[in-house]
Amino acid sequence: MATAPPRAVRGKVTLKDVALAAGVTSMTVSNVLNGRQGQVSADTHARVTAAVEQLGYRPHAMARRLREQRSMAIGMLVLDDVPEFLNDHFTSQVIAGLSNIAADHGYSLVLQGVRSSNVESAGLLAQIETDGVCAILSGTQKQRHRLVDRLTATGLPVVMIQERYDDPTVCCVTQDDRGGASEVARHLVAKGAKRLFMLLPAEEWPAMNAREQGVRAVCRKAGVDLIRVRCGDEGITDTRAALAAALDEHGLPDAILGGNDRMAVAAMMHLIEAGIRVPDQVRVTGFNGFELGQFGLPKLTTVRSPAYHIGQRAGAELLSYFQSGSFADREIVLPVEFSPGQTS
Amino acid sequence: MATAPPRAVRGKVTLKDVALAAGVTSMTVSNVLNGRQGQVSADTHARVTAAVEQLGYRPHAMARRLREQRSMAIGMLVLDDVPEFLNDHFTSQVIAGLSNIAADHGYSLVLQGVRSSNVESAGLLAQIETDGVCAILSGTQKQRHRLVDRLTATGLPVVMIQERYDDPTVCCVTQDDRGGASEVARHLVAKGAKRLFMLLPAEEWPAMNAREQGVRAVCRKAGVDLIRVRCGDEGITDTRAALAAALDEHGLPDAILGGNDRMAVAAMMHLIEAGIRVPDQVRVTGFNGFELGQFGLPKLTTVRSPAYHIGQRAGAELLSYFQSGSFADREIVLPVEFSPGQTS
DNA sequence: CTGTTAGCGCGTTCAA
DNA sequence: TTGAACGCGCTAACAG
Repeated sequence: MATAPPRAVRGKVTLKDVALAAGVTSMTVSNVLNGRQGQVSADTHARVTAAVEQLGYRPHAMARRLREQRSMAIGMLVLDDVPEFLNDHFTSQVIAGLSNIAADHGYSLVLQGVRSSNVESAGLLAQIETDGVCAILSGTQKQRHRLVDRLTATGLPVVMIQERYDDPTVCCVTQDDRGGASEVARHLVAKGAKRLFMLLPAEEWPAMNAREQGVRAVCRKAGVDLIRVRCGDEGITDTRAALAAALDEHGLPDAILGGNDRMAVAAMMHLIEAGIRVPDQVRVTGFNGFELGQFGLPKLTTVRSPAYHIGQRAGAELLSYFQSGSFADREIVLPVEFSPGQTS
Repeated sequence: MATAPPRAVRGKVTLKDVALAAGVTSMTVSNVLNGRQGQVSADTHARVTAAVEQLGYRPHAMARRLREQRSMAIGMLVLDDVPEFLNDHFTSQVIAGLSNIAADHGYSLVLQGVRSSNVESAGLLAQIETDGVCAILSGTQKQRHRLVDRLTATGLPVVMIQERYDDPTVCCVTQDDRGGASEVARHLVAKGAKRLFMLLPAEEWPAMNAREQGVRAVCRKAGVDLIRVRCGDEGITDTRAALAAALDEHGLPDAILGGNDRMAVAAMMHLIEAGIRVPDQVRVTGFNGFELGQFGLPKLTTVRSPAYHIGQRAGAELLSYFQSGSFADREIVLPVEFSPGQTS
């Protein structure tokens, strides 16, 4: 309320302008703004900051970055063939975590969605505009590997989410899908389940494979029967159709494990509409529950993903690389949280 | 399969390097890469592109941007006090649309979440790093206006999402919340409803106000009784508590309009558990349905948001401003889609 | 058709 | 404690 509004003069204010207004050199202004050692006298300091305020000076990021030879930016690449590539809660959470960590350390986040047909023209790959890249990929293994190759070819440090890759400039951050799935399976076995369905998408996918392995290991050890049901695109329609077929062929299992919440909810809908009681006749569990599970009725037994934390960790690893030239850890597995509901 | 892998030499390759390898000047390389008028001979063109390929040259974005005096970047600012600022499907969709439009035109998207305590240190505000900014805000009106002021003070063109603001450098893109809400209300009135509850969050919020007005206008005209129920933070717990209190005080209405899907689903859960039949005894409707509605059982009557399209349009307006110095439209209202389900 | 010159805004290096 | 040159990588303008 005290001074006049520090309105930016239209058409950029440079260091030089500030220097002129303060009666010093641009170098002095730079020193003041960056809090350099060479102590500027309290007097000039005051004059400079006043001028900065009055002129509404904002440093020109491109100039500084060119000079410093660092972009002060992290790239986030999402490979997904559907244009709405932020539909996935997991992806969104990762990005939020990454973005916040970056901002906290003065880095910008450059977000880019990329379709497999698009890869060649992706700005993050075609130009030098970030100091490192974090990527989360979907699609076939071939498509994914093709992108990772393009990524590593840039020479930038790369962090892959929910994927494994063996390369010194690639860091892999995943959640403990296998462990979480095992825990779900053990929970069901402890409840006395002898025959399980596991709902899986048609497409092979590293994290999903890990979940399957976790379940399978427990089943083998416990002598429990495990039937895998391939549910096409994971959508409601495909899942219900696949489940119906499986029920026809194999009869009612003791429990159905959804490879993710979406398939689990679809299964629950199907069972309830078929007049099968959950969890009395069949238990149902999900995976990666975000808000979703809370809307299901009754509440879905699931495993909570540390997606936001994964994003944070990915960012931290990139920052560590920027400082020291190498990742603190090349393979990071974050724990998941088993969340019992009322469906199992 | 033909040539050696074009692997980037570690530690940047500049135009000069390419020029050297091709036996020309850096200027010629620049001309080739940017397809300039001054026709380079087919011969040199070939030599240059070969050198570019072989050395794995990637242009240095910062240098080009400094020279061109344009960031070739669009900023996306999300004001939200919760760190997981991408939890909201609406926001995510807007960002996806914006990001894709930007990429299609060679622009980068710089994403930044900002908390109200944080505003001063936000990179997008403190530096010149983008050519324009798109913002989506939550929180109190005071907080939101404070941010808009900071934004316009940068002198950059600004696009606000789901907000109104009167300033020639500000473009406002909203969806037709009022119209959508009216349609829902008319639908219920046509079904014979005489008494309505409308579920609203405690916090005032422009889009939510528009929905309320849309409903109110229809009710007034039709002589229908409308009772507003304030549901705190829109969460399940608050909503159920508020609804229970309202039912106690006013008895059963003919229909309950959720200000959004979340509150609607919470209401449905409450009714079903209380043994009230939906939609036989009470109809229920939502708003802004994304995937969510599909999981509810039975399917939720709601209004679909054109969020992705809003993002695209916001980007298009910024691009238009970059080209012509002004927005094509300063106030844009995108239509919503009424989506009847089985709950009303 | 190709090379030369100059400068975008900033920060490092040295000299005053 | 402060100032003057120089260059980061790139391109607009003009010269050859």
